[in-house]
Amino acid sequence: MNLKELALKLGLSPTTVSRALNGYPEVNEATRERVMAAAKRHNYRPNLRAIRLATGRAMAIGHVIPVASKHEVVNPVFADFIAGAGETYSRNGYDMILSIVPDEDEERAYRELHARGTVDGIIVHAPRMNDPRLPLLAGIGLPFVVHGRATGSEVAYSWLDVNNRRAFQRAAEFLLDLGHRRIALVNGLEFMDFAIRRRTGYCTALTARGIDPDPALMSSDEMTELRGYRSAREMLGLQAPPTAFLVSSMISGLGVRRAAEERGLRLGRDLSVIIHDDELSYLRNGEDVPIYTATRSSVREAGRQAAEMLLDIIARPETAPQQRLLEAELIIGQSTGPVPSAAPHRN
Amino acid sequence: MNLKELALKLGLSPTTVSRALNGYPEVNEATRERVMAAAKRHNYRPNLRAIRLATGRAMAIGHVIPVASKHEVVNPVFADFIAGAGETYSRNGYDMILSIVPDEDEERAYRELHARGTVDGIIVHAPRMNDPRLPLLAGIGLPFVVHGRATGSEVAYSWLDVNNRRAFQRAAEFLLDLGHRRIALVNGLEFMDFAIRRRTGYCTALTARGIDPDPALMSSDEMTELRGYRSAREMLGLQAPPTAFLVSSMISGLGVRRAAEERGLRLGRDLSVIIHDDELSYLRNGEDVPIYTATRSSVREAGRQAAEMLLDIIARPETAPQQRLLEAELIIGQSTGPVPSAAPHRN
DNA sequence: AATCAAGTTCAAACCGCTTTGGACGAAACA
DNA sequence: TGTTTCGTCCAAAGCGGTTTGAACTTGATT
Repeated sequence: MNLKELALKLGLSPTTVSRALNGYPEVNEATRERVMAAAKRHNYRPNLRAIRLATGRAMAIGHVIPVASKHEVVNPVFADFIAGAGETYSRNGYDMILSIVPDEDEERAYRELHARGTVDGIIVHAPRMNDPRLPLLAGIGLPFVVHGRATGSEVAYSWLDVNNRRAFQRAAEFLLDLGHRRIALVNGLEFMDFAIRRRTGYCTALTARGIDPDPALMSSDEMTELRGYRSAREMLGLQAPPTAFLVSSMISGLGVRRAAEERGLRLGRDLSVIIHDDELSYLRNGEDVPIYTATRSSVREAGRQAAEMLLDIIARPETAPQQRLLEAELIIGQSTGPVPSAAPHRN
Repeated sequence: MNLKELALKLGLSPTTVSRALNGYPEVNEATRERVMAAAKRHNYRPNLRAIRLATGRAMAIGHVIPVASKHEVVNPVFADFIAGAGETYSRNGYDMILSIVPDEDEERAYRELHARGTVDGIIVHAPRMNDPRLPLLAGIGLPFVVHGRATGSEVAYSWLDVNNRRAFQRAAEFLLDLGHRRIALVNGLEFMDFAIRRRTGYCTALTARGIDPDPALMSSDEMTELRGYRSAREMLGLQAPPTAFLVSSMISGLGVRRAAEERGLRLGRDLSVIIHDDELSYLRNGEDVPIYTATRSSVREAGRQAAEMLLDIIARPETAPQQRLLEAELIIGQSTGPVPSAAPHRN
């Protein structure tokens, strides 16, 4: 059942039927209702392919997910971010198209997506410092919103980010207030923008209390359980081990806990750990009582909001770039406590 | 730069240019090369929207991800499965479109996708027993491949699955061989097909050794860290606690470990744990030495193969449904060991 | 009664490709 | 020499919608 057939059945022209269904004013209310009813009755669904060609709009948003050939980790926050964004798209009649492309083809992927008219806009994931994708996208004129920011970019662009610096600064201060002095940072890869900001926040807090950040207590690696474990094990083996950890993800945090428990250290008593909690749906940080003390910010909500921002930009292309900075909450769980005194009560 | 303009520049008709680029035989090799060269030089990219309308093919595959309103967990294996499938699509010029839809709208989503011509085929995720989606899809005539199987479905359909029953049977036998008699099962939600099969395998192995499966040692819940922890804690608190666990996912397994360590039990010595390892990229089960003994099967590889199967079905619609059963390996890690004797060397 | 404006409706062009059904010339065949 | 057969190429008709420009009523205005 297509438009022409429907029009024929109604004794109207395709023009009028199209207008009736799309809510144009120049059509009699009586006929509009007649058309609507017939459309419903015959279960008419306009062909999206035709609409796309006729209007020149793709009614689709692209998410390009680079998969590094070397360290081929699929960022686990994608799943939840995308779930959030997807809700927004569905509600607005947009499709979400996902491009999985090998790292080195990413630029070509963006160009293709635009040239072939597959998408109306793009969400840029996992921005790096001086990310080359931003000038590229600005250059080809494809609307985009960055999830995160890209330090060093000279062009203005739209982004939505968590205040990573502030979150980690507050978390470090919280640990300092508990008396910790040797605080380790188990960070993500530091060519990623968010990781840089977190380190900055961490360093700022330490420095403000007159503590020099110790390179031996800072690691930067993929945020997997295994890497978290390795980093923590190594640091706990130092002659002067840290009494607290600041960890960039829940998953790394699980690894840190494994390393701690391997040494017989109990979290919250012998060792304090604060993680960043993206509120991934399959990694809830406890239900009533949080397992970990954490800086918390829902990546799913970020997905929803980023998608809304992008759709708004597409609808009103002339407006200035938009920015939104989400604050992470600091939630207190069972994994932190005052620094253990140098085992006085054991003597 | 579109086809007409390119044709004009070449002094050819659009017909010939189109044919030259698409490899049709009725075009002189010399002119074909001329066309190819010009296309490259002018950086011509055929408009996908037009191709789609003209050919009636969407050049896109849909993945519908139901998001339950109640327990809104985004299955973490999606990310890796989709990464695998996406590679296949890219290589074949297909787009992947993701629909995030609330549980109750799933049927409508499928119908819409088909009626509006958004996709050429669908991958069905997370099949349940007697899954109503299979007859639905078969009915509307949209090609599909199921990731998993749906016990109880009377129609023939294409699927790709891991031999879950066999994997868990072997894992249980392995534990039995180590002398374990009280083996617990921490399973996924048992309206999911894979969970049913895993339980069957587990029960089969026990029964074959004359052991009656004990309902107190079987739990079925979402596969999150927290649920794994809860289940394990409860079971370890029984008057006759299990000496081994069979766990349906790595994430639940992390929870089980937490519960074990909370009781001071060391994995592989005091308590044996076998997990199922989907080889999620951010949850590597160790690098050289596996942390957990596990039944292992790459969900990413499953994604690749399922996508290939679907594209093949779309290309040759007349052929019979295809099936592929992947075997999981049983890999031996550090989390299993012989059943501890009833603490004889402590007396 | 002639003119005008508003309210409805429609025919036809268009989006950018694919594909059908020739057209045309050259080579092969009778 | 006339007829086939290839080998190449093209005009035009789709695909299924949207959108422009015009036409036709009807009632109000002069």
